[in-house]
Amino acid sequence: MNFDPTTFAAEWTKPPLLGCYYLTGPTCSGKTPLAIELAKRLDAEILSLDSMAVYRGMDIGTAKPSVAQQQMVKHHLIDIADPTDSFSVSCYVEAAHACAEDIRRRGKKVLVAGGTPLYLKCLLRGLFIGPPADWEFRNSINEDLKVYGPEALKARLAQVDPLLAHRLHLHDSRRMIRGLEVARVTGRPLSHWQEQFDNPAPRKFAPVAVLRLDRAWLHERINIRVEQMLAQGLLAEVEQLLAQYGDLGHTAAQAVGYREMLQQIRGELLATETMDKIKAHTRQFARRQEIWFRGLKELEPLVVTAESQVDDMAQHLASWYTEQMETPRPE
RNA sequence: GGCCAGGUAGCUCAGUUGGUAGAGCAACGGAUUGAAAAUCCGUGUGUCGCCGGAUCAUUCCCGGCCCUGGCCA
Repeated sequence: MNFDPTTFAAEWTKPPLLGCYYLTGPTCSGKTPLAIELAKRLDAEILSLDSMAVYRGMDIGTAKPSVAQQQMVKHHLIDIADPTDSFSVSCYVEAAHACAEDIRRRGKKVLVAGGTPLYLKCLLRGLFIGPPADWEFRNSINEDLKVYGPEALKARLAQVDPLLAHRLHLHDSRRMIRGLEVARVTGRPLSHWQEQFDNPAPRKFAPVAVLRLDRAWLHERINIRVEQMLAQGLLAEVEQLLAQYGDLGHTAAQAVGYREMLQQIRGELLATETMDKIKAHTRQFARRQEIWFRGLKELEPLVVTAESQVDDMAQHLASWYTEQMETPRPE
């Protein structure tokens, strides 16, 4: 490919998505109903921030907003891909920017709501839109890894991107391979491209609230929701997807709930074990989400308890967002 | 009631021929920029059922008790 370093940064870098309201929180924290109430008050449409709700047909396991909910407020970036497609952060970020522009053109506000932390960070801080995944290259490096071991992979990365090689753990082969991929195509180390995404945007351009729940209570909510998903027919949904698409793509197939159901169908998991596995993996996902949220200093926590009412929270947040956007802060 | 087997981490269990204990899973902490609901790294959180005895020393040996499962009445 032709690579021109002078235009590269401009073309392959997406700036932060500013001028939107943001709402996030761990899975099962009650984002969906709150976002709907908020959107009504803010005259906004909802831009879904969810790596799995993008897939058509994956409804129950992703706790996608219902048809009725989507009729109350217009939702975007839901059902935009087939489960056989391989979606990615950059697909998402590109789509989100285009979508936000479209919503604004129609005179509406944008409420970005959902719980995929990597996507959130890339909207808030900008994204290096690097070269697309080259699976042939990745597979060949993986073959080398099996033969020569992780030290050789790390040494190879260190030659083109010493900084990244130093940062990554010896066994973090995925990121090492991506580092090689980027350096190969762009001629510059991935660590070079990533430097510019560490700074939070000023809050008045992108106020973001994060729901915070007591962990034990969150676990109870997760257990209840997973039981409901199974009762609502998650297994039948997965069987339907298999009948329709043959198999799921590697991205969709790793969604919690779907992965375990696929294992059960293949006979790798006993039906009696499936529910507990889904619960555990959902808890672990929630923990990793909260670790991301702790690290993103621009997030404003909103504590949610069993007594919290959606209307009150929506009222409170709506005025908070407006206040943040209207009051310039000297920082 | 009698005879067996067992009671060790949140769960399933291993173990110490006596020197106060470990695996898997779970949990918790962290990393994270084209797979991210993924992937990678780190951490043992414990009256070894209870009471007594022998011993320099016991979770381990001895006695009693409690609990669980099985078999026999």
